[in-house]
Order: sequence, then C-alpha cells, then structure tokens
Amino acid sequence: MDSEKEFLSGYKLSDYERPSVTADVAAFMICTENRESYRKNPENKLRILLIRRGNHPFRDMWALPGGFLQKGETVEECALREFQEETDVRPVSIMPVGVFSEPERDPRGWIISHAYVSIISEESVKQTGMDDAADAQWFSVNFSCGADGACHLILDYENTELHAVLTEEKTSFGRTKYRITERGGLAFDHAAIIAEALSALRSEAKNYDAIFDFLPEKFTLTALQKVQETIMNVSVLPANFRRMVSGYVEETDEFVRGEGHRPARLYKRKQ
Amino acid sequence: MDSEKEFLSGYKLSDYERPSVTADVAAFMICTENRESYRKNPENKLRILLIRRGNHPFRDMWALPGGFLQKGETVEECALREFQEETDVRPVSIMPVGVFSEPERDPRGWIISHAYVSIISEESVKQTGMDDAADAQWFSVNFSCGADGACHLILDYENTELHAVLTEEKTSFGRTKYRITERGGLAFDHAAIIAEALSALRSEAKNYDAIFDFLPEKFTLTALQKVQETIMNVSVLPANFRRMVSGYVEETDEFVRGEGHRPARLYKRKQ
DNA sequence: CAAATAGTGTCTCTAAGACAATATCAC
DNA sequence: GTGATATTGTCTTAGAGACACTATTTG
Repeated sequence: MDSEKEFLSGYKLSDYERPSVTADVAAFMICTENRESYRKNPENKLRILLIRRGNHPFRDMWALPGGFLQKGETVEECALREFQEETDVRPVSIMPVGVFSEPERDPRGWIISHAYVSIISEESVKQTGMDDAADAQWFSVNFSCGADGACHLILDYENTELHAVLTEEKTSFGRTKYRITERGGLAFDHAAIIAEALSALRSEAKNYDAIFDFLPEKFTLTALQKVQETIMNVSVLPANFRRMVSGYVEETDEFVRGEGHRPARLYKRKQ
Repeated sequence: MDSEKEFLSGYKLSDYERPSVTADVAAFMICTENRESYRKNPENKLRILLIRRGNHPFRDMWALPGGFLQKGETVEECALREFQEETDVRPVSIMPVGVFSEPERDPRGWIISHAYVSIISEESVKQTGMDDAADAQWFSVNFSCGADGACHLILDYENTELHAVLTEEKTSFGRTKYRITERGGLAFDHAAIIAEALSALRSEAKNYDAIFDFLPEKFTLTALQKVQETIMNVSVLPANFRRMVSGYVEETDEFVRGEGHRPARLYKRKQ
C-alpha cells in the first residue's frame, strides 16, 4: 500500500482536460443628475460600468470588466484584481451572483465565468479619471419583465443604446434564470449576467444591506432613501422609510446647509 | 486588420494555466425515526450524504459526493451527473451555494470546487439500495454557532462521529463565511462547504421554498411542519404554521388513516 | 412670505405569535 | 372512555403603509 506522498506525486491532474476560468464584475453606481432648480434635490440614476471590447470576438461590443483567473488567487481575488486593473477603483464590497458555464457561451473556447456584483460610490468614481476613457463608460440601467416572462434590459450612454431581450425562467428553489433572446450590442452572455446581478442587487437592497456602499460615510436619510428607491424602482413615504432604517443608522452632529431649504442631519451606518 | 475567423483560430487559450474544476453536492434528506409508541408521530432527523474516500489524499475520511467537470457540460449538469453516478438517485432540485477556490484547498493541486445543495426525499432513498454501500452513508447533522463566532458541525452515523470546528466570519452584504479550525474527519474544506450549504438551506426554508422536496407528492401538514422545524431548529405552533403555509398548498380528498388518532388530510403543493 | 425639503405623530390594517377549544380516530 | 393528533377560532401585539402636521432654511 503506497504512502500518501507517493500517491500525490503520481497523481496527474493533467490527465483531465480543464476549462479556462474567468471572473466578471457587474459594478453598479448611483449617479446624481443635475438638479432642475437650485433648491430642488437631484434625481438619481442607477448605472453600470461596461468596457468596449477592442478584440475579437465581439469586437466593439460592450462587456463587463473581468479576466482570467491566475494561479495563487481565489476567484474573488481575481474579480477584485481585474476590476482594479481596468478602473483604478478598489470596490469596498463584492458579492458572488452565479456561475455561467454553458459550453458554447464563449467562441474562444471552453471558458466558465464567475459573476460578481460590486457597488461603487459616486465619490470614488469622481476621484479617478474614469470618465475620460472612451472604452469604459457608465451606462444607465433599465430592466423590466412583463407578465409573460419577456424581459428588456436597456442600457444608455449618451447616444449609445444597448437593448437586450431576455426570457425569464423559473428554476427550483424559487430561483430565476435568464436566457438571452437578443444580445443587443452586449458581448457573450453578459446580458444574462447583468440581469442576474441586478436581481441579486435588488434582493440585497430589500434588507438594507446593499444601499450604504453607494454613499459616502456620512449621508442624509433622504439620500439613502433615494438610493433605495432607485434600486428597487418603487417609492416609499419618507416617514416610513425613516422608521424602517432607524435600526441601521446612527445620528451625527453634522448637517448639510445652504441647499435652499431646511438643513438635513447627516447619519452614519451603525457598527 | 484580421477577420474574426482568423483571430479565433490564432487565439491560444493554452497560453494560460488553467485550474481543474469540480462540483460537489451537499445532499440533504429528512429521515423519520422509529416511533416510541404505535400512536405517536415519528421524530425527524436531518441527514447529509457523505462518501468515504478510498484514495489519498484524505483516505478513509468522509467527503461530499462530486467530481470533475467534463467538456460539454455545465457545472450544474456536472453536479447532477456526479451525484447520480455515485448514488443512483436523480435529485429533483439543486441550488448553487458557493465557489471554493483557495489555492491550497486541495493537496492534489489547483482545483476549484462549486458547491450545490440538493434535497432528496426519504421515499427516493428507500427505493434505491443506497444503505447497502459501506462507503456511502447518511450522517445526521448538528450545526450550531456560539455568540463568539465559534461553530460546531457534528455529523453522526452509528458509531462514527465527525466533529468539525469552524469560525464564522462576516463579509460584505451581510454574508457569512466559515473558516475551518478543525477538520474532524472531513476531507478537504468540506466542513466549510457543509456549513454554507446548511445556511443556504435554512434561508430557503424560511420562505417555504425548500421544504416540499423532502416529502412525497402528497403529505400531511404536520409532516410539512416537522420538516420545517427540523431544518430551522425551532418549533412553531401548529395553528400558526397552517395559516402561514396555507397559500402554498392545496387540499386533496385523501386522508391518512389507521394511525391511532384523528386522520390527517393529505395536501399537495400549489401549482 | 413662498418654495422646498426635513422631520414627527398617529391611525389603520395585516400578519405573526400565543393560547384555548373542539373534532376524530384506534384501541 | 383514553390517548393521541388534527383542525379551527380568536386575542394580542408588532410592524408596514398612509396621511396629516410641524419645523427650518434660502431667496
């Protein structure tokens, strides 16, 4: 009977064919639009970061930032590294949303993708010169599903509109998958990845876990509410929102002044 | 400027080193224990399927069923195939729970594992001769975490007890990871995989998505309640449980008779 | 004062939890 | 009848949603 050492040295992983492994990041930001009047609060828009592909396949189409797993790192570390390499922003939080491994999903060969959601604050985007690069843009996100299971993902940036069509499919455990009907200018199966990422983001926002990372350390409750409403695509009465988040935030002594109306108290996340 | 066809043929995925990819399945079952008296209802126990390893590394230790991803299949298909090969049971439902890709997690080399939860009904286990194999056993599951973040996973089968110790770690988005302190007879990082699988199972059971698959097509509400209580490790008042699941089930005209007490109506899952 | 947002108080309604009471069978 | 579970009814309470009201600033 051979010892463990002997066995390990004789073990050949190379006997098996192996896939390439990537991590892709759906990075979301909430962007405050220009206000109509000096005293009105700004509107919010949910945006996602896309990179224009410079190479085949899908050259000149838009894709999520990401790249190949390297030896010595975890998949999550890969996602963080690739994202940072392409954007110069280190995301504070990242969450896995799914594995995409259909054999035909990438024309280059057998490549399985691990998708992550990440949240970037508008603050940190403004600090880097990310808006300069023509091949990396923050697209505004519109995603809605009809009762028949047909979903439309519409991404806008200036005069570019990407419009993907997907079909909603219920799987076991009350989960939803998306199958692409029309790519609409998005590379690979990234339209489906974005749809799942958005669903994951929304389900996190429900219990107020995802919303704080969109904002700076100190924020007004109205700003927090706007974030929540932008993600969930619903509106809430201020009185009720305040009551519901009261357990997750704590007061500071600071206020925002000079806005043409009553100053708002700044809050911090609890813990 | 080269065409897409030219580009693809020249593209060498073999330039990158690639990991081996596996899928592992945490398959849970709920087992009815022998009743004390003829008229008492049986007790339930949550069990998980483990395989005793015949090879190094971790020879004679216990591991989750699973195996290597093959070309032409998705990771989910791999999980289903491997599970079926080892057990002769085709699970009705399967759910991803996480990716385990720490570079040192497997002494054989660079292997990343995709973990799935699956639920098996006691009915389907009894139909196969699964209990015969000495190297595949259903272990009863006990998992609890103290306030200090120290968790104990205790798996029992007859005179074998596996006792793993883990540390709970909060990550972003309100998620929890488990780091292994003591393997306690489990191979690789499978103790951590089981801990995460169990957490996933519990969070699914909360909204009554996971509990039906443990039972046959027709079941009594008391049986359904026992399943819920076994998974969540809490007890509920029957009146309240019935009210809460009333939207998920529909009556049949059948009853269970001859149990030494009032017959119980059989229900089906709605839809 | 007007415009706009910040912030509080309270009513209603629903749903979860607790508990009591009744129903029905096997022996 | 006894022992056991099945099933229903209702009281209480916590929390979500709706709405009315007050507070505070800038121009």
